[in-house]
Amino acid sequence: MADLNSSIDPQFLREEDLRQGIELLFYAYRDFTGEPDAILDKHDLGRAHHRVIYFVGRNPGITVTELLEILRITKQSLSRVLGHLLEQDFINQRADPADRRRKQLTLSEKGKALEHALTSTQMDRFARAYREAGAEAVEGFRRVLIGIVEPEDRPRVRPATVRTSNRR
Amino acid sequence: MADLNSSIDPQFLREEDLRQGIELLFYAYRDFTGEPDAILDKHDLGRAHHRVIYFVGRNPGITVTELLEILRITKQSLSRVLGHLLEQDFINQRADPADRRRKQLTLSEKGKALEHALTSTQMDRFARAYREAGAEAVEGFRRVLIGIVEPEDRPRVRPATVRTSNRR
DNA sequence: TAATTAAGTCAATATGGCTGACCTTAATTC
DNA sequence: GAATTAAGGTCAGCCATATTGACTTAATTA
Repeated sequence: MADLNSSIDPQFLREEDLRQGIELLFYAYRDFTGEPDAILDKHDLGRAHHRVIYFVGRNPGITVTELLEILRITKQSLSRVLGHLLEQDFINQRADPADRRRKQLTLSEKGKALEHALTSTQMDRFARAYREAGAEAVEGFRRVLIGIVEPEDRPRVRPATVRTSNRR
Repeated sequence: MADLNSSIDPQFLREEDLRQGIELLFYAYRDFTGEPDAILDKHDLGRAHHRVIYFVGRNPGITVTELLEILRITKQSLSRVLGHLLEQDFINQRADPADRRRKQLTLSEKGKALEHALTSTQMDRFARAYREAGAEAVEGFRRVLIGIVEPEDRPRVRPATVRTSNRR
C-alpha cells in the first residue's frame, strides 16, 4: 500500500490515527459484548445465541438463509444454535405460506423478553455514549462505520433523525 | 431502563437509532476482521494470534500480564497462542533486566512483516472510510467509540491531528 | 525468611466455528 | 408427469479458542 504518512495526506490518515481507530473498534466491541455475555451465561446461552435472537427480533419472519447471510456462518453452525433456541422456546418457526420450504422465524414472548434484557444493556451503553458525544458526533460515527462495512451490507435507510448538519 | 422514546429525548436516542448503531458496530467488526482472517489462514494462524501480534507490535516490550489485561482472556488461553508464536519466531521474549520475572515481548522481523500485512488491510479500510467521511466525521466517530469503551480503557492521548473543528 | 508476584503448566470442559455427506420436501423446469 | 433444483435439516467429526482449577518455579519485596 502507499505510504500512509505521505505529506499530501490529511493528518487524520496518518498511521497513528488509523491505529487508534483500529484499537477503538476492538475495545468498543469487546466492552459492548461484555454485559450481554453475563446475562447469557445465566441462561446457559452464548454469544451466538444472542446474535440469532437479536436478528430474529429485528427481522420477524426472517428465514434461515437470510439469517446466514447476515451472520456469515455456515448452515451447520447456525443449526446447532438455532435448534437449541427452538427447543427452549425462545424462537418459533412456521412455514412460509407462499413457499412452504421456507421457515419463518419469530421470537416467542420468552424470546422477546430475553432479547429486550440483552439489547437494553447495549442500548443503554450507546445512549450514554451518544448523549455525551452529541448529535453531530453521532452523525460522524455513523458515516465512518458505514464506510467500514462492506458496501452490500450498508444500511439502506438514512434515518431522518440524524439530519443535523447541512452537508451535501 | 427509562422509556427510550420519551418525547424529551433527542431524536438520535430513539430506539431505532440505537439499534442502528448496534448493528453498524456488529457489521463493521465482522467486516474489519474478514481480510486479516484470510491472511492468517495461509499461515495456519487464527484471530487470537492476530490480536497478540497486533498488541505486541504496538507495545514493544509488553509483558504477559499487561497483554492479558488488554485482551481480557486467561493466562492459559494466551499461553497456547503465544507459545505458538514464540515457536514460530514471530515473537521474541527477553527477561526484563529490572525484574527478571517479567518477560518482555517484541516482534521479530518476521513478526513485524506479518503484523504489517495484517494491519495494513485494516488501515486501508479505515483510511478509505475516514477519507470518505471527512475529518469532522472522524472526530465524531472517535468521540462516540470512546464513550462506548469502558472508562478505564479509554485512550489517554488526544491526538492533535483531529482538532479540525473549534468545538469546546 | 516469608509472602507475593509473574509466568508457565497440566488437565478437563465448553462454545462456536468448520467440512463433508446425506436426506427430505417442495418448487420449478423440461 | 418426471427430472432437476432449492431450501432446509441432520449426523459425524474436527479444530480453535475460550473457560476453571490446581499446581510449580523463579524472582522480588516486605
